[in-house]
Amino acid sequence: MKNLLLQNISKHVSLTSEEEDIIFNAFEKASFKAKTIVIKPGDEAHFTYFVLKGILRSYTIDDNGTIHILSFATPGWWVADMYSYLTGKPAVLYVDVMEDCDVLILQRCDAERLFTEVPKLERFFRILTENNLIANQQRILDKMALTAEERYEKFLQKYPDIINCLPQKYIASFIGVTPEFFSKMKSNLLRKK
Amino acid sequence: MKNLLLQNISKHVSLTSEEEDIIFNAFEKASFKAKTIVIKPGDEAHFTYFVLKGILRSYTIDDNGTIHILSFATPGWWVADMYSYLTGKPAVLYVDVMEDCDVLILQRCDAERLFTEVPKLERFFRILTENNLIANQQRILDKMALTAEERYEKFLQKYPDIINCLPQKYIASFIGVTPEFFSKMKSNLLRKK
DNA sequence: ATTGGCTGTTAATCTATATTAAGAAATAAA
DNA sequence: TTTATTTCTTAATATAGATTAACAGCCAAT
Repeated sequence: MKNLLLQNISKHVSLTSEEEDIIFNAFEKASFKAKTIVIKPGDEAHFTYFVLKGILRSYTIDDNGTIHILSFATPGWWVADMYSYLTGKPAVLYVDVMEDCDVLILQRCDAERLFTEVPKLERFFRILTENNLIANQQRILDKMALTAEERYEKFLQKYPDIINCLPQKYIASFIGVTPEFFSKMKSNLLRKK
Repeated sequence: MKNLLLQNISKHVSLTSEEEDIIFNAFEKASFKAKTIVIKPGDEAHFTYFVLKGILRSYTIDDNGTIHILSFATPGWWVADMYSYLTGKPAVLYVDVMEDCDVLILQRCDAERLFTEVPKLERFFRILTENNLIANQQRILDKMALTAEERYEKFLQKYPDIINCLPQKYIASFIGVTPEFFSKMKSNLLRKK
């Protein structure tokens, strides 16, 4: 029986069952309680998580103490401090747990070993990273070209499922406005319709 | 003698001279005059450029007609409509020529053929995309957490060379402010010091 | 039941940045 | 050189969104 990880990988490359074993064995399993900070700036976070259950988020805290959310990770998604994971330098982000979670952990050094052993996995990560890059480019342009309202509507379309299990101030942080303004904006939207 | 492209690739993977030939032959060469629009939204832009000479930029135009610059590409850099290149769908960006340029063109289908033929090239593009992703993530956070002034100072540090050969309104567009505000901001910075 | 801590709302005020406009300076074209 | 076009600056005004503050609702812990 295929687990979520292999199911996920097989969306982009097809693996033999030996390859599946090799890959799966490179991951370690872990569980964390809600509110656990699993990565913080300065950590040597040379690994990435694949989420099996629960929700995590990655974010920074600026000089005023304001949180800016970079990403949410629900089951089937990856989350890491990409900077630390890819460069081997200390982390720049926080990653914490919003709902009790189970994750699979892949160390960078194991990933690199696997890339040579199973080139199809390197292909998978290339495609994953490519898709991630496109999404991030679009987000940059959206932040420059769209109003908060328009960004919110895009968010609704893109993540309709995640909305109800998420305090709305987190959505505000993700789209880049304060919770107060977000609240006002939402009631404006309701009044309009 | 190695050209700029092979030099660039060899920063991340080492190629035999046969591999170098295979790769180099997959590219087509082209030259464009300044102001040429080489990609526009709707185009089937299933290729990427490697810049040998000159400067290009990628951008969108919003409903008000305002330009938002996503990237500049100088010699040694890549530029494409990543969305069209990677998904095979119509382009969403403009790419145009800021200074007469020579580029090498790689079609997506040739890239995919090469990835199988020369796995090291797939590795190179994986790494390239990874680095690009990190930079884009940081840019998202910078736009949310930093003031325009701070973003400008980061830009100065990151691209000190490109600044003098670039109309400053393009820098304004890249960091996400109007040229008028950018001008004011710059004179404020001077007064401070 | 009561306390305390999150979360969401509303409203007043404030600020960074946008918009509009008009002239100056620089570049390119003729 | 003169003209035209693009770029830069300055200043007045406008606005999207931030800040501050006060309160209400909700849920978990005591």
